[in-house]
Amino acid sequence: MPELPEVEVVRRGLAQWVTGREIAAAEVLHPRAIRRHVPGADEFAARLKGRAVLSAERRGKYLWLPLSGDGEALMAHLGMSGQLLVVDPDSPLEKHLRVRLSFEDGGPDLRFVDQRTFGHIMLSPLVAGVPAPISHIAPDPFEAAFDEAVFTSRLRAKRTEVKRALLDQSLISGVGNIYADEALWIARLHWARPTETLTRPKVAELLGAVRTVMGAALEQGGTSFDSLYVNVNGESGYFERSLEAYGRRDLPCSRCGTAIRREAFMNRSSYSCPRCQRRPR
DNA sequence: GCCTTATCCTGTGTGC
DNA sequence: TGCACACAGGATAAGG
Repeated sequence: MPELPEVEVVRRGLAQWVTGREIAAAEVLHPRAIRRHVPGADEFAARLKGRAVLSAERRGKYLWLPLSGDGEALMAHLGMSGQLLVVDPDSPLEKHLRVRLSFEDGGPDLRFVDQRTFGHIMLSPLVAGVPAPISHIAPDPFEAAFDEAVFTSRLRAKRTEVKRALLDQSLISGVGNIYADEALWIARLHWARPTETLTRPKVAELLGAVRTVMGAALEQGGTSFDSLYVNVNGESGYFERSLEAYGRRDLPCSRCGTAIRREAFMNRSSYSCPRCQRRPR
């Protein structure tokens, strides 16, 4: 389940292995992978051919590769199970290979592999350096453009639960279910806490927790649960062993020893400590 | 206009 | 052993 740290690990790999190379051909093996690319697979492939990759960029969970030519980029979202792999062109095709890019230099392919097909890639124009379809996404908390005062005011003006706000990519991007649970555990907040009851200092503490946990995860190469998330070389990160709440149902809280609980939340799960993170009235 | 919910998808694990 | 079903969950369209 790639969130910001995992996507950043992939971005770094792409910057290292793909930047400066010219695309020879693009092959779409599953149309769903480019479902948001309205002109379709043939147009997608034709427009990529002969373009050079200029750099690798990221905002939140979105990645994009600016291309030579006319202000366009190849944009990707990994969804739940998407992988961007840099592999030898002669290596066997992966079972869930969706899109394959080969390069003029005859070096490694860039392959988009995605078991559950929630991810997608597309070509899109850049507007002020950001792909047009994600212009509504807020900066992530590691960007210089992230404005803490604006974030705080907007969060406190909401009428919702704090975890829903953390997952709202138009408020703050890059946070998913795992790091939301971890940040809430650090800040000792229950996920259902109404946003309008949070003081400015408490919001600052929560944001600090978000940055702390995602920064630590990035240092360890990201989190992996079922080998679906890997870097461009197919390797998993090590942050899973550092998780304090997520996925730890019935295991003791490292602060107080109380068993971590799992609660249903938005058709999925939320993990928290019943003692450190009291449910609001 | 804001907020919430249903939907997309497939492999894995569990219970009967 | 085989079957049915729950579960993982980000983004978005649709509904309230």
